Amino acid sequence: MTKKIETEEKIEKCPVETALDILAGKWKILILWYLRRETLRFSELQRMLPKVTQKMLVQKLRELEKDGIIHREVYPIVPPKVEYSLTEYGETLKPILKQMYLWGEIHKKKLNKKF
Amino acid sequence: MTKKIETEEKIEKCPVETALDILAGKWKILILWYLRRETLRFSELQRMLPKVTQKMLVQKLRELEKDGIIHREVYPIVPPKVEYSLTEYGETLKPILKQMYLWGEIHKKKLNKKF
DNA sequence: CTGGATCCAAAAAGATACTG
DNA sequence: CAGTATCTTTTTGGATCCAG
Repeated sequence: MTKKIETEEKIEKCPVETALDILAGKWKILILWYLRRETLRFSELQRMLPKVTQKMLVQKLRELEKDGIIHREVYPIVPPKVEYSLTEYGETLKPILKQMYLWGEIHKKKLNKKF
Repeated sequence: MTKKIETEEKIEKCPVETALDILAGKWKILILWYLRRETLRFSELQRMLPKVTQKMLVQKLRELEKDGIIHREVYPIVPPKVEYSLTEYGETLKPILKQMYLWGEIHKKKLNKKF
């Protein structure tokens, strides 16, 4: 193996960076926001995020699934039905989402003045 | 009072998106984290963010300055000295930073298990 | 309906060298 | 010290076409 963990904790990451590892990427936070309290089908997410291309949406959902943040439930029916929801682990991100919402809510007007 | 919505409603952005407009980009949140309670020189930020290239650091600092989040103070001396600090507006982002820190702190170990 | 695969363009990020 | 300038690489976006 090419694993080099000799000086393991040498590069201790800032916790903020840890969170960013999960949340970085252009659409992830918004996806999680819409999933914060309801299970949604792929097509529903698409409608809620009209500016995200199908390819990107698929890609980001896969990444979130891989990180254990969301759950992907496939119903073996025709036509296909796939539902996405937050996992228990994903739920723990809600306070971050909430703070971003609160900030955006308060500062929306200030932003609008600039554009 | 008049509830103006109607035509503007469809352009109305989700507040989370508003926050993301400011914070998106790979390094902004981390930059703000390190500036959360101290004024830092450019070189100090560079040392704290060794993985960010100089170009990106300059670029993101400029964007944050343009958005009114941070203040850039230039001292006309030799050698040059430039200090960055949060503006009052930037201070309002602290709850978001804090939540990301808290989440990262708690889930760092879970993440480490995967890498 | 929920994608996967491919091709191409544009934007963001990274690496490196240089400067007042 | 605090950046620019230039070039290369990676990521993202968009447009199809295809399949179970």
